[in-house]
Amino acid sequence: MLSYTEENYLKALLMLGLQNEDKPEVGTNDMAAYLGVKPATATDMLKKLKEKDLVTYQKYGKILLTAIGRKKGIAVLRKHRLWETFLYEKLDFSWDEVHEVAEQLEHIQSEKLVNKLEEFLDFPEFDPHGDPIPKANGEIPIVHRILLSEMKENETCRVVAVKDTSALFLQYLERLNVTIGTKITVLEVVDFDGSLNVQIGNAPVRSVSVKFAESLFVKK
Amino acid sequence: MLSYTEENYLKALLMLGLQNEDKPEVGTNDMAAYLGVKPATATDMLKKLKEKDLVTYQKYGKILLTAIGRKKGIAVLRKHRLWETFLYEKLDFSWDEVHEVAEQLEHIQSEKLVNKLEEFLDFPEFDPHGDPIPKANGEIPIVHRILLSEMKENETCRVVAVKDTSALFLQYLERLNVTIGTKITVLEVVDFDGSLNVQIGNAPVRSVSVKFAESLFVKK
DNA sequence: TAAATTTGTTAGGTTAGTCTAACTTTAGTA
DNA sequence: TACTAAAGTTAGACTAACCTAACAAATTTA
Ligand SMILES: [Mn+2]
Ligand SMILES: [Mn+2]
Ligand SMILES: [Mn+2]
Ligand SMILES: [Mn+2]
Repeated sequence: MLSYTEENYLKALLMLGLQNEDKPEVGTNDMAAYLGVKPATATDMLKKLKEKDLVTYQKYGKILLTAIGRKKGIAVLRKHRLWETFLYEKLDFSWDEVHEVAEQLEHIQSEKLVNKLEEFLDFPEFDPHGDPIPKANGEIPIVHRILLSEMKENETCRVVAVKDTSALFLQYLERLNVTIGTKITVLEVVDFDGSLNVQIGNAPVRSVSVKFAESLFVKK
Repeated sequence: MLSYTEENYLKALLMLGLQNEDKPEVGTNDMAAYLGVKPATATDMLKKLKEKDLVTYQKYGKILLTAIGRKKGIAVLRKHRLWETFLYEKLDFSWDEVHEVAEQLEHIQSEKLVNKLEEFLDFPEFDPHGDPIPKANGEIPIVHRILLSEMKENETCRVVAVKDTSALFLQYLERLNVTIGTKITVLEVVDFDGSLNVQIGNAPVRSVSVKFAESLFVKK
């Protein structure tokens, strides 16, 4: 049985690994930063996780989840995203509110609960932020998506997910009427600062920053 | 902010207090037994709860929740019973399965969640075991009910709640087709051992033990 | 390649929650 | 009332998860 804390470390390792595509190795500092603890604390926990065969690593080396560690991490992520979907779909939470509560709910221990929940939600494929929900067998659907910042001039795309899930960004998106599925056309990429002139839905053309464009996942 | 553990102690104190009707005082040993810890541990925690003004007590004296402590305890109980109802009503859990999971869910921290959940469930008054669900304002509806063992010969009643919520008892009730609302007629009280000859619904007359009769709440 | 910077580890300490064993107080019984 | 049994407390110890400060290794950069 894993503790609440151990689960958080495994999920963190998984998430950080998923970010860097082909290189799922992660460093102590990244991990600590992600979890809001000090590097020393992360090192301690790493030793414990290694002892339990949940990660492989050696002093000053990179960290890699073992098959078991990865499986456990995925189970937590699955619960996280299912709960987010529940809160959003059934309890009228807004997409910037779900994360904090799901962060707690993801640790509830009950196979039956998570599977019944999934059924109750009608086997959703994506969470409110557009991220794929891992299946009961541990499979994470691969979604082909790119950042808005990677789009070229005169290309059109649809928003499929948010990379930054901070309340600040999500609330800003709401103000701009951007949700999953919104159509965006890139009219111009400004050389000076990389900002984009875009048309969002049918709204008047406007400019968005690089930071903005690097926080949205889209699909052509 | 209360820890998971502190919440469990407050709920335990509340529950034990509610059991003894007019005397809501509780002893260290009862508390420890209820929570599955040693008396020494309960004493330690008591000091902390006193420090935080959640209980009043002095060495070797009885324990009493303060107004604040009681309120916090009720909030946990409210969440517990709402979650049990959710699991039972929406996710098809059986009434002997809900408790264990609710024991974890009751600690999720989110005012909004509990109130939205209540709304989603259509403001239920009772949990799957027939126990009243505290209101958002902290009020616990008082339900007038007696034990089946207190019934006299030739009286008829309906089951309104279970006192013993162990899986063993609940599964036994299912086998006998007893649920909340089932009609029971006491035909005879056997002097020898206090057992009752009862008719449950339309089933053939059968005998139930004192232990059984003391585990069911009914209403005439 | 040597110095400077970044990254990661170790040592030692804290707090919450638990335990056992020994002790003290209170309550019940003779 | 005195004695015994039950109830409750204290002392000392342990583990998990965290920290700070000092140090060591690896990487970058000049
Ligand atoms: Mn978490
Ligand atoms: Mn999400
Ligand atoms: Mn609990
Ligand atoms: Mn219940």
